[in-house]
Amino acid sequence: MNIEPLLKYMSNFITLSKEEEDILSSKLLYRKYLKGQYIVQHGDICKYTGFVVSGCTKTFFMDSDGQEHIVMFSIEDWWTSDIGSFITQTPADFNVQCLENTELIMFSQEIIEDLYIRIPKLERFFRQIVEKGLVASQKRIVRSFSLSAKEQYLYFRNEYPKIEQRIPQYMIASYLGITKEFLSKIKSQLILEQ
Amino acid sequence: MNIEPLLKYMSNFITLSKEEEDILSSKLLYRKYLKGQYIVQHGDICKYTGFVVSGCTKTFFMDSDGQEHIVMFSIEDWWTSDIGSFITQTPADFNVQCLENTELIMFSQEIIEDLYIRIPKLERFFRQIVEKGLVASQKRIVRSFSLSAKEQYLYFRNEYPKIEQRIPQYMIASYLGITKEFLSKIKSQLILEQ
DNA sequence: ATCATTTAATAAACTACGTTATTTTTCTCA
DNA sequence: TGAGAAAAATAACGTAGTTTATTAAATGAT
Repeated sequence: MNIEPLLKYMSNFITLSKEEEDILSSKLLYRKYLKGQYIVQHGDICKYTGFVVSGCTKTFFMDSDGQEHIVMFSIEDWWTSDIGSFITQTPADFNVQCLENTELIMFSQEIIEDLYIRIPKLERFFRQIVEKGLVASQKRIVRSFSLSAKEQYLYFRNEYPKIEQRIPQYMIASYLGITKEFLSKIKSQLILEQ
Repeated sequence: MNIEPLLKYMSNFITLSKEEEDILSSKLLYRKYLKGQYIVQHGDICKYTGFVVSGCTKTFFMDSDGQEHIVMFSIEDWWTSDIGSFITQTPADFNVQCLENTELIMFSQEIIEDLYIRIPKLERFFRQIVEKGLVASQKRIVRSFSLSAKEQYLYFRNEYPKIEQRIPQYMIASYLGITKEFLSKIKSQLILEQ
């Protein structure tokens, strides 16, 4: 169980003593998933939130027409879960599935509440993480308001070059909220332009 | 200065002692704004986050074509600010303007940091508030992915009937991400349907 | 290497929503 | 209460993105 990546990540936000690190480490779960496996399934109550040590996941939902919509990809140093379900302990709207073999460090809901008491600094840590998430989510809404599909694709490509290479194009189209056919058209336009 | 509405709201999340309430109350700012006044202006660093005691605000930005896009309305018992700017202390993307005369209880960025130390429970309170905000923001993204303009309007009307009555229709169109002409068309369709 | 399956490209017809322009209704405040 | 301004309705035309169908390329198991 290698929790170093998490501790390093956390050190950007708070400073933990050796004892605190030990308490934390004793409470965490380390899990490996294979490509294709589900971490969360729609309708379940999401008991864990995971920090990605390696691999890649997609978070998605099915609309009423049976169409899949990807709301987020998670790679190394990101979080993965249905955060809404995790926070409120209500059935998940989303599925989380591994796009590669994936290793996660997992916080369970029960344990996190206990950890907040034993290590109050964690409350601060998670507040800051959630703040970052909220800001990112708002910026995504702004983009969907003000950018064309082509502009959104260029933004994505620029912002997450590493993700683009690891993921099939039709999933990127789904993340952008457009059809794979139209993304294909955008790409051929971009090639003509330069 | 009437901070009762805030204390009542907070009691849904945490329990404060009388002394804690007094500390809090001594650190808050109470401000009244007139209809039309700006609380935050694009480019400013947002020093305050406000709890709405009465009135109504819109949070919006201008896109590169000079078009206004409303990202949120805030009424009684909601928060109003450019939360991204407030959290990161970077220039605001958004403007916040009063649509009615509005009374706010305001937390300044400096004071909130100090309050987290003096009243650690506040860290929990704001974590929970931000969590709620994140969940709501994600759900909005899901809606924009999976619902047509008409469906989004029906959702809005159903979810925020009080807001719809207080706000001109063209602003609701802006919030929904469609033109006022198209919202008008949707409404006349809905009338024909029943 | 080879065949099967998945993914990507292309293109024509279609639709949800935008644009522009005009008219009608509602608000505001003297 | 009435005139001017703001907001809403309506309608013709335009466009970004979808649908459906077909073909081509890439990937992966044997």
